[in-house]
This record gives sequence, C-alpha cells and structure tokens, in this order.
Amino acid sequence: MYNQSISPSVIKRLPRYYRFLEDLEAAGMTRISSAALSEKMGITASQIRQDLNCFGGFGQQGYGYNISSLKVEIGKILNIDKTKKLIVIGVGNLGKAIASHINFEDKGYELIGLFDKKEAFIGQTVRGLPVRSIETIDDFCREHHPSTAVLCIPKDNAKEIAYKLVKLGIKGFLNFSHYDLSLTYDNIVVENVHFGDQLMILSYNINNLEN
Amino acid sequence: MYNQSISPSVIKRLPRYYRFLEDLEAAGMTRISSAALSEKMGITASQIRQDLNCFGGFGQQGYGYNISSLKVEIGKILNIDKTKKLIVIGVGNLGKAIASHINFEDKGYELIGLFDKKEAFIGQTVRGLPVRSIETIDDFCREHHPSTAVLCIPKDNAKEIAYKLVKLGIKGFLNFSHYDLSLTYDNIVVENVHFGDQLMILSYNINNLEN
DNA sequence: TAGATTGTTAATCGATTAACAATC
DNA sequence: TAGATTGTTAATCGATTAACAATC
Repeated sequence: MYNQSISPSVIKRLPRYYRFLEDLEAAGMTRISSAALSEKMGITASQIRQDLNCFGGFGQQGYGYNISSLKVEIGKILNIDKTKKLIVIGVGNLGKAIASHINFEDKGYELIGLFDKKEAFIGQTVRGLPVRSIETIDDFCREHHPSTAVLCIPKDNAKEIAYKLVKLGIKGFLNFSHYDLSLTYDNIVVENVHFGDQLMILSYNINNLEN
Repeated sequence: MYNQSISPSVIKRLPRYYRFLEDLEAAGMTRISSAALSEKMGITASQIRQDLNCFGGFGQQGYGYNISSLKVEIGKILNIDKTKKLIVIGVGNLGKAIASHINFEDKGYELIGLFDKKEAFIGQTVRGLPVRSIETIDDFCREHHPSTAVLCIPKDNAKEIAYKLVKLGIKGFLNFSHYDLSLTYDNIVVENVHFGDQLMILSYNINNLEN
C-alpha cells in the first residue's frame, strides 16, 4: 500500500500524532493547523507536514487538517483498523499487569490467549481468559493463528519459546525479555521494552542536568 | 564531569553496551575488540569506537577493550555507581509489577517508598515496603529526598501529582502515565513508556513486512 | 479576492560509516 | 618487530528545518 519504505523515525512519531488527535477530537475540536499542532506537541510544524506527506496530502491549504479524518487516516496507516490476534507469554507480575492494563482493542489487537509454564498459574483467570499451559501452545496457534506475542518471560526461557513462536507463525513481538530476538530471526518485527535501560538513561540525565 | 553535551543517540546506546558487557563478563571473557563486539550487537565497529570515544580512550591499540573495566567505566558514566532514591506512585497492577519486577539496585536505585490514593491499597506490602497514602507524600519527600519517581497512574491524576513531585524536588520520572511531563516542566528529565505506541508501531511493521 | 496554510523543494544540521595514521 | 586494533578525521548518509510557490 504505502510501501515506499518510510523511515523508522517517521513511523515512531505516528502513534504520538494519533494520541494528540484523539485528545483534540475528544475536546470537541474539528480542525487544526500544523503550526497549532506543533505548538501543542513541542515539535516543528515543518516536521508535521513532512511526516504526513509521506503518506499523502491530508491537509488543505488555507485551512489546515481535519482532526477526525486525519486521525482515521493515521489509524489506517498504522493498520489499527484491522484486528490482529495477540497472545501473552508469561503471566507473572508483569504479564498480568500488561494483560489487564493495556487497552488492546483500541490499538487493533484482540487478546486471545495467556500462557505460562508454572503449574500454579495454569487455570487462573486474567481479564476473563484462562491461563493455559505453555505445552499447549502449538495446538493453540495452529487453531487460532495469532500474529503477535507479548513476551513477559525471563531471558533464559525466551530463546526456546521464541524459536517455537516464530515457527508457529508469530510475526510481531512486544518483548520484555532481554533476549535479542531481532538478532536471531529475520522477517519478524520486534519492539523491545527495557525498563532497566530507561532507568539508566534517567540516571545519566539526572546527573547531567545543567545547574 | 563528561559534560560537553553528548548526543542523546549515544546515551541511548550506553545501557545496551553495559548489558552486553555484563553478559560477556559473566561468560568469563576478559577482552573484546570493537569488531567482535559489533558482530555480537549487530552494529558497526566504527559506531562503537565513536561512542566510547565521546567519554575517553578506554581501549588499547592492538588489544581491544578490557571487558570488566569498560563495564565499570560505562557504569560510572551512567552514574549507576551512586545510589539514587526512588519512589513508585500508583500501585495498581502495573505499579506492583514494576515495583516487584525490576532490579533497581543494579541500576543504582533504591526503592524507598510506594504511594497510592486508594484506601484499599494503603498498608499493603509490596517488595517489603508498605504502601503509603499519597496524602503523606509531602512529608515523606521532605524527610527522605527521593530524586526519582515512577509514575504508574492514569493521565488525569498525573497532572496534579507531577506538579507536587516537581515542587518536592523530584528530578527524574519514569513515566507510564500518558501525561506529557516534559512539555510542562523544565529542568526535569523524563523517560516515557507507551506500550500502546509500541503496539501500534508493531502493527504498522507487521503490515509492512516484505513478503 | 485576500489571507492562511499546505505541499514540497532546498538548505542545514546531525549521526553514521569509512578510512587510515597512530600506537600498543 | 609485525600484526592487530584503536582513536580520530573525513566522507557519506539521513533527518530536520527553513523557505516559498501553489492553492484552498
């Protein structure tokens, strides 16, 4: 579709545009100029216009952008208007938090399964879904074809399970384990979350705050 | 100290270097060349040498880098050798997961307090610490002087609490609320975590995976 | 129409990579 | 010493910003 390889820097900014547009829409506004939006978001108007024009001319000269329709367009670009099936692997503290905390629906995902290897967890209910044994994941994937997995497991377990999941057709990973999936597999996409890294960056920045 | 304003792109990579060096050290290795490390990390050797040389010449021609001492140096740059006091605001699912899940000590933080406004949570114990009423936060901060806060609260509450915390001397935020702190306050540092944004980026990338 | 604001090209800025002399 | 590998400069590449003609 829009596939002339858009730069990752642009893609990374799209969700943030989407969020601001949601808020503006919720506030009852109907139109906004790139200059006004740039003010609100703390980026340049130039960047906003450049970013949006990677995908098409969504604005109108002399008027600006229609908030609702721009939101819809960005949603389409992000493919959140199509529902993707998602599973969560590992339902310890973090897995439970993620499963119950995130509004998957709004981002175009349907949470369809939760898995753990720990006996004690199996059968528990999280967000209305039973926790299943990791042993049953092959059958589950062959039947339901999830495309996306959230990995909330430690590094050591990650390697083995990732191998299985890639073979079972999982294409996208939200990865909380510290195992570097993207170094191991091609043709999958990975978003890594490293709280520890962010805490270290904070540590550096606090220490180097001027004054 | 190293304060000729290092670019954020470099800083962002430091924790990852640190992690790889930890692993190499744990694997019993003592030295590594930029070429070998670049291979392992999936980045160029040139970038590694450039990055490190922002802070000093840690290597030795003809030899490479000593793993342990490079790790220590990067730790110092990141300021993780000094303990910083940290509090967690909001102990719902996510706050509890963060509080019990993250190894704060290794990143130079000490978790000293947990706060919530919900009566039912107050007095509960998480990671050995009692959950305190948010009402008591002023006194607590004046007594213990935490520098860093993890915000695990919804957007609406965030505004008010952030205002308080900034006034109480909090300098760094690991921010899970979707309230844009860095737009509101100067002279604080913020790391934002938006799982939702990452899911949307995944969604885009899965959709635009070639073949 | 006149004013506003986009879409888009050109200029600038910053980050990454390549190359190689210095040196262990 | 000879070989290896850094530190560092120069070249390239990409991303951001500025400017302005097109146009609603």
